[in-house]
Amino acid sequence: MLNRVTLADVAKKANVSTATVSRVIANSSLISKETKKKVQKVIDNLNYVPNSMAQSLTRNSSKIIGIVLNSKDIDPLSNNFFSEILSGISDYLIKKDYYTLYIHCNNSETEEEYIKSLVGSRRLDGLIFLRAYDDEKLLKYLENIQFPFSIIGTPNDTSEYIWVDNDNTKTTYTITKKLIEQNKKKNICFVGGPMNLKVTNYRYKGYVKALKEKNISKEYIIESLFNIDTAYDIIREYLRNNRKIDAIVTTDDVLAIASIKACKSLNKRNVIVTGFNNTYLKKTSNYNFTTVDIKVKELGKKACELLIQKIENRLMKKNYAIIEANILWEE
Amino acid sequence: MLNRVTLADVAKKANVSTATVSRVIANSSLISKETKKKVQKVIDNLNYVPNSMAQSLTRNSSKIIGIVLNSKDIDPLSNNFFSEILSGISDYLIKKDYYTLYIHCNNSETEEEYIKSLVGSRRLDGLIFLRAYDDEKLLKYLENIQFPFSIIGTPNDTSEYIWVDNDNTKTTYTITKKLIEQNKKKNICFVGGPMNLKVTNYRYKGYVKALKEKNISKEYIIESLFNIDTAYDIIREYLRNNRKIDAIVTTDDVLAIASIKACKSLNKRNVIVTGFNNTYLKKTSNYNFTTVDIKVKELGKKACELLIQKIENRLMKKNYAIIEANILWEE
DNA sequence: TTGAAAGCGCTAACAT
DNA sequence: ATGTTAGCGCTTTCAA
Repeated sequence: MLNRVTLADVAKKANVSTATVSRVIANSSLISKETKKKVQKVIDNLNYVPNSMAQSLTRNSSKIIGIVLNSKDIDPLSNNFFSEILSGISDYLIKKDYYTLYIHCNNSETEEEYIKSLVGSRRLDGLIFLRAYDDEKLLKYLENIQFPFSIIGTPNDTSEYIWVDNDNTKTTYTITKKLIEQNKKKNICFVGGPMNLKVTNYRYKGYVKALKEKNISKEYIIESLFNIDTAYDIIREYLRNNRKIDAIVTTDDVLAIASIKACKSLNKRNVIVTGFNNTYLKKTSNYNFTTVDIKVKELGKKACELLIQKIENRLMKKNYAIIEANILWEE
Repeated sequence: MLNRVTLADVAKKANVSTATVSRVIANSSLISKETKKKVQKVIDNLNYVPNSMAQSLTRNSSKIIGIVLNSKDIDPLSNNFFSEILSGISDYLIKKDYYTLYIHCNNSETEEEYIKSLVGSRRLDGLIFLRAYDDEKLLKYLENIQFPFSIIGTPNDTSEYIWVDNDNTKTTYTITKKLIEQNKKKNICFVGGPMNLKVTNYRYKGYVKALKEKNISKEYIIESLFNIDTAYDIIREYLRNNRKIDAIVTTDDVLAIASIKACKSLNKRNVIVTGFNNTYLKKTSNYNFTTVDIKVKELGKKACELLIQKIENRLMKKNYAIIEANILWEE
């Protein structure tokens, strides 16, 4: 391979010491303008690029951030989220001169060990966990050895870790409230994804809060998988048995689309359906309905920002961030 | 941070030289069983993990492979491809003890320089380019400095570079031929994505080949964006003006779905439509049609395999691989 | 402002 | 089979 130019080569050619060259590439202030210029010229001429491995070794920092994905993040349903967040993260890291290491270990049994050894090997300066990461043991371990990481999602222990999320309860609350106040709906159905997902629960809470506030006691609740056919069947059946329902608040566009289709098939014309996540599915469908832009890129960016502040010891008291979601009202 | 154990610490505690410890972690053969066991015990006790930066420096290899994505790969349409290929690549690399660096530079003007400096910094052992990468200058540069890389897609210069792709022409040929032979179709329309995409052209060629072979002279060709609404409008209009069309071969499921919808709206019942790429969109739709599993994971895996062979100087004469696509026949 | 030199943690050639 | 030692390419302390 070409280009085996080292710092020593530059030093020799420029008639200075290696320390001086090092100072030039580090943009040190204790160096004269002329020397700097002279050395820079040689660097350019020789096409010198510092060996990052040597730098990492002496600086004890790799400038690499690992993004930990679990299989849920990779399934087709999350694709949109997945690629957007990765690109949000990467965009920010590039600007800050960091690199993005993609970490996905198929085998969840070995994942913990894999990450531990990765951290132990000093290959990484920090980690970002996607979604509320469920391996509490690993998080505790990292916290214990004081290895910097941030979480996208709300962790169980919100005070200890660095994390970034939307206020999902608030968003669903706002949507539900509007259905009641402005659209005069009274029989509102909540269609959520699996209840073992935290995010489903947060969104459910917002729905409940709005009902409570407006003294509506009747709750209609459907739990479904994020599969359009399954959702359609469940919702349709439910609607057949609960004819009074006049609005449907869902936790994802795929559920909203299933709901709309179910309503159509039952000839229920005046049911208002709302979605969530502003997905590609919605964009490619012909249906118009209220949905929520959860600002995926922002989530990724902020998670990086806090993490890097932590790494560089600039983190202030506040170790979390709430990203304001944007409700895209329809009608 | 805890765990600052070094190889020297292990050596001291085990009463051996650093070389011996190094041999143990490298699993060298010239070491006795007992010493190995003894040293391993100390390693486990002290929880020693080798410093990868020091290793990289001495071995002159980072064990990191960079995956270069361009914006096309990241847009929502390609999500499925994108996340699948990334996971296919990562799965394979993990097994081979390599790491996956995600490289996406939003700014295409600086991308070339970014990658050059990345390569110059010795941070990477190799690169994988997604889709036929169009920066020929960069590829030439890398080839010139003998930096290992592989391409997913068919490059202009198929003999020089390492690459992996499906035989798209063959697949469309097979599909079109079957429509003619078995389904007795004679007026077959080709609906392709943008013609500036190589893949569109390859697939088009297969369509043409089948027609030629069967002495069908009439070609019907539609070029469309991968947007379901746009495609629908274009296709519907075209079908209205070409009423004889009795089959539609497309280059993507989104075009197939648009075609099916267009046929429905025109009450054309007997038109057979085929898709491509076996996308999430198809899986979540209720339409049944022939599509093609292009074996995305296989593509990623093979690209890694060839690349690593190259890196480790084990590459034989054949520098490319054709991954057999799987046509998922419907009916 | 600059240079000399020690050292980061490891590998590998050479010696035993 | 094991140890000694000279690097790998850089940063940084200390001295000038």
